[in-house]
Amino acid sequence: MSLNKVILIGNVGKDPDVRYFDSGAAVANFSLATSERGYTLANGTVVPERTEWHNIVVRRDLVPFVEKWVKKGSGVYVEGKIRTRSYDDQTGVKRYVTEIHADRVEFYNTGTRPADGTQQNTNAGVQPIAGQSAQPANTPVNYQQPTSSQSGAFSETSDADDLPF
Amino acid sequence: MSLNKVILIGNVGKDPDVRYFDSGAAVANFSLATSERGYTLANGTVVPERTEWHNIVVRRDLVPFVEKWVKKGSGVYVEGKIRTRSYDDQTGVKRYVTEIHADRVEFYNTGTRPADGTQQNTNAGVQPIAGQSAQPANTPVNYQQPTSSQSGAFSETSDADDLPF
Amino acid sequence: MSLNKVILIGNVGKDPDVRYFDSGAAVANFSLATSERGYTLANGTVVPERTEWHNIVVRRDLVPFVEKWVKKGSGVYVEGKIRTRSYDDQTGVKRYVTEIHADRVEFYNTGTRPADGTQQNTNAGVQPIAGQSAQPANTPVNYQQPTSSQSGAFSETSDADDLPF
Amino acid sequence: MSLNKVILIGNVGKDPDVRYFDSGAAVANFSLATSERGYTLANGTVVPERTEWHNIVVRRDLVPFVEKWVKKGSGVYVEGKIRTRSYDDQTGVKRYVTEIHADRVEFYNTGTRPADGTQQNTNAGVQPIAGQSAQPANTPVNYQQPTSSQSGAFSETSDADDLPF
DNA sequence: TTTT
DNA sequence: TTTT
Repeated sequence: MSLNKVILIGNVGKDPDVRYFDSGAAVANFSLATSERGYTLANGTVVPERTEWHNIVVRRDLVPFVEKWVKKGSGVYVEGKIRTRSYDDQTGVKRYVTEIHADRVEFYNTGTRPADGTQQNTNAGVQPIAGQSAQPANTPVNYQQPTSSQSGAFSETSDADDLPF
Repeated sequence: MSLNKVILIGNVGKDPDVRYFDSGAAVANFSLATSERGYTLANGTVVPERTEWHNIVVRRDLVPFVEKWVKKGSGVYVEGKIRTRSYDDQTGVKRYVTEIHADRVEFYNTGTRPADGTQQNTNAGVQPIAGQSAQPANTPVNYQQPTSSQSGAFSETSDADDLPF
Repeated sequence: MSLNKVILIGNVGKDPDVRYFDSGAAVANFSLATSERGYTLANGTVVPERTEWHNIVVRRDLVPFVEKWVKKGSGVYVEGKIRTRSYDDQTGVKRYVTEIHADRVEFYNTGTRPADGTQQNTNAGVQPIAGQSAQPANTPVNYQQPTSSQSGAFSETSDADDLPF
Repeated sequence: MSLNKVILIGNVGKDPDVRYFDSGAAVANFSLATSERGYTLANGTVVPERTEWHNIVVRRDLVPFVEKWVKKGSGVYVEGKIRTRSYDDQTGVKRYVTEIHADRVEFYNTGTRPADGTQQNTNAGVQPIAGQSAQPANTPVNYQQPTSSQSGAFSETSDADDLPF
């Protein structure tokens, strides 16, 4: 009886760190900032804006997408789950890191856009139904998750979407 | 064992319809549009943009907020649940309408802003933690939900049943 | 600037209706009930339990999973988006139906279980990260979505790295 | 442009730690476990069950509810946001802790139940619409969140729910 | 380290 | 009926 669900919309702090392994495994890591507006209380107390940094971890078929499109400053929608892992730092002290293991990453139009002139900035919004991964709007369709449950969404040709109902 | 949760971000189609009753009850209704980008399939098929219209229903303490701030064009974040009700139309035919009963409505900065020059447009983002209702950024804190909408939830009778309180 | 997200946990009303098309497209439909407890207001008014029925629509690679495992009574977790479509009924009257287009369907242990003796009922909980679709716990692994973005989720060993693929 | 949303369903690890301050502030902390089923890969590799522990932080009007009802073993639904804070441990080393700041806590029937014999476990499901916080069914309406950002949520009595539609 |  |  369990649910562990995270939904984030924010901006990427710097270009993702991407690693491919001999085994074929792939991982991308990036930090995502979500911000809460500051405000002033009735009594005059000022509560400043607060930024939260999330460690996003992406694996498998989402990695190439992230590698290609997600950049410092990108406005991104992330769905995934929380995971905390521990490791021993250089001094032998046990450390804990909490990460968001993403099972969906999509572009969100925030007005910001990558410096490269690609068109993801024209996205009208996030399209969760689009599947596990996403591709910038107007991106050549041949960018595609090798076969994801969802990718079908973009790769399918005839089927579902021209169903007679 | 049940969960009925909806999260929407979109734009308001026209000014909300607000009604106050003698009983003190209040209801606001507005339509919210969410859009999916169009895209082109690998085979060249063009799947056009698609807009979905949601009937949002707001009650109780959220109503004054909606009445005051939510306008045609507003970028809004809504959390709530799905509810379908039926009614008989003029011709006696039974009709069904699905609505989203909101328990949270907040401004989302979409670049669009109400024509009145208020400050909700300065919001840096939605702040779900802000509570059941929301108020535009920098709004005097005394704007507050006097009473709430969830309440019903908590006064259960029978089943939960026989809890000693 | 758009988000259209639905998360439901409930019970399936009857065995899904599954259709495969010559085009290769596949669709499964089933109804899902979510319930709210009844309660009594401070003034003594009794608000009875309320059951909401959702029309779930599943496409593509999720269809075989649904066909095989989802049955009347199944406790199910569904993620998707809201979509309303219209059609003309037999009398020529325009009708609207709101459906939840699922991009994730998983078993949830509700104590209810399919009559067939399979083991999905032993699931410890829903595992959204597990992917777009899901498979009952302890199900022979060979049941699997033909390779979805998530499915990888089932193949991991230790952590990120060192993955054998 | 920001969203930081967490939805968890799991079991409480031990009785919450509750503190009230002279200022009137109140905080409750408890750990919540969510579990992923283990599974076996096609190649025979066994991936064991994995339990994730979340640090839940509750404030204001939700505190009395948590203090009274949430116990070790309770099946609980939590909605909130992720927050990471740092502190210096005894040895002067900077540590980070990620917590979930809840703005909604509700009972979920998981079959598990508090040791005290109350019946919250018989709840038919979580009712997110019920509000920012929650209390077991049948609670006298006077149990109420005094007035917090969310709290307002709990004070209404009659209205809305006996609206003529 | 991002954004507004 | 909104927005990009």
